[in-house]
Amino acid sequence: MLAIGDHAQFRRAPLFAQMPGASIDRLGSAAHAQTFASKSLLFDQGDQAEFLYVVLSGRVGLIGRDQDDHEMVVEFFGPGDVFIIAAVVLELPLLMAARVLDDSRIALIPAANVRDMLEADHAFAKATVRELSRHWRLLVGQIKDLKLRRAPQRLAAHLLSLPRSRTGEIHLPEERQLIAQRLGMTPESLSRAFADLKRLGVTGRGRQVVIADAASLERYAALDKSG
Amino acid sequence: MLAIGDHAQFRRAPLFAQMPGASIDRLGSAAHAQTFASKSLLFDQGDQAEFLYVVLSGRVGLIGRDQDDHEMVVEFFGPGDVFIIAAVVLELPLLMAARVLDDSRIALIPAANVRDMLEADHAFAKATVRELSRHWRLLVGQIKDLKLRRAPQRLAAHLLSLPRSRTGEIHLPEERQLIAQRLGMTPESLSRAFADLKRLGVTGRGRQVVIADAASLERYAALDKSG
DNA sequence: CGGTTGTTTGAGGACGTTCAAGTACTGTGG
DNA sequence: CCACAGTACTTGAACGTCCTCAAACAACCG
Repeated sequence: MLAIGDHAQFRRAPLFAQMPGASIDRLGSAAHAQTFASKSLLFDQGDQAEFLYVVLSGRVGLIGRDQDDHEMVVEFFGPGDVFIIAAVVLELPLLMAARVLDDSRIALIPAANVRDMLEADHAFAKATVRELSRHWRLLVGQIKDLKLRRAPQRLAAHLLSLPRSRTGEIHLPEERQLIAQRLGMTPESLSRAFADLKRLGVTGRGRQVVIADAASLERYAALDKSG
Repeated sequence: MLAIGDHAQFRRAPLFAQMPGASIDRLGSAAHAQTFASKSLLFDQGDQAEFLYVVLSGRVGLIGRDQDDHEMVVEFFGPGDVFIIAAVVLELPLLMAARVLDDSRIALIPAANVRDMLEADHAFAKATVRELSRHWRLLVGQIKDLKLRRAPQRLAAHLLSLPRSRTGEIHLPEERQLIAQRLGMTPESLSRAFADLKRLGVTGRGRQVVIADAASLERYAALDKSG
């Protein structure tokens, strides 16, 4: 069951943006919300997808692991984000594990209910198409990044993708080491990448970062007009 | 218009696998097929998505380009594959260009028809969800690859993903330099990666490759059980 | 054939990793 | 509120992987 406070967050998920309230509530009534401590594992690579997850508050990362337990972050999710639709739809084993990064409240919708909804509810199917499409583009962007940009450029692009105040202040939503994993580099390389960007006006420490000259950062990160 | 011979190929696309014939034909009647010469550009990065593309025969690659015209392949498509659904659905500029790699016959469905179908036809929406889900997993696999495996391991994994005869013979569907772009390395590095894999029983030249010992290749490529 | 394109090989160097140490933060209990 | 432990972050040195550049070689096509 979703608690009173959960409903508002649940309905706010972009996935549901263009869905009628009745459809959302039908999914919501099948869901139950739970609070997870930071660092807990929601599921592991290779597991069957039992639920569709909706982040109500906090932060979660999808992580891939190699045979020697090196972990890399594929993507971060925050409030309103829905994840592992693909595995739920296809009933296939999960390609990644999910780790809770901050104490988080998360709604779990049983996979069977999601698949039933998809069968029965055209609005939900359309919403899912849009959600998967948005995701597809994020992943493609990341692949282009990994193949075409070097480490400091990836960092620059990543910083520019975060919300910042008029004065250029950014609050990094994750620890630097996790950002390193997301960007496909080691924490040491990230540290050196930050050092590189100092000459382009990127300063700050810990999770606080200031971008003094966004224009020159953009020029530096430049992949192309459609990066 | 689709020519007589095109129809059979068109209907065979996995995207349409679980769709009623009437729905497929409705899309087909909006489509027109065209033959493209190898190396022609179907569209460019940054363009608006005007069509949904269905490969009837031949081969196409989606490519990302950086500011200095370095090109990398994000994914290959062959007969039955459908591409750039995401940009068509979201009406956003394309993140990549598409280059025809062999002389190819391709069906083009106007984007507006696709969006209309998505609105009106639940079966098509469901099929699109499945297609995007499959794609999503391919891209995630590639990201894990790029972040967790080194060049020769990526090649090993790629070779294992290709269809091979009982005797271990593989016909590479693309030139080696294109495979290099897909795997995120230079042609030189691919060549050296092939040289590395010789000790694991990978031989052959040009597009013909023989895998003598698939088991040891798998061990070498190993990411994890769910790679 | 001869030109063009694709692939391999070698040498050198850049980028990023690893390993190791040191510094700065964070949170907890006294 | 401070001391401390634990964790995160930075820095340095050495190394490895992969890239660049250059040239030779092989395959393909007209």
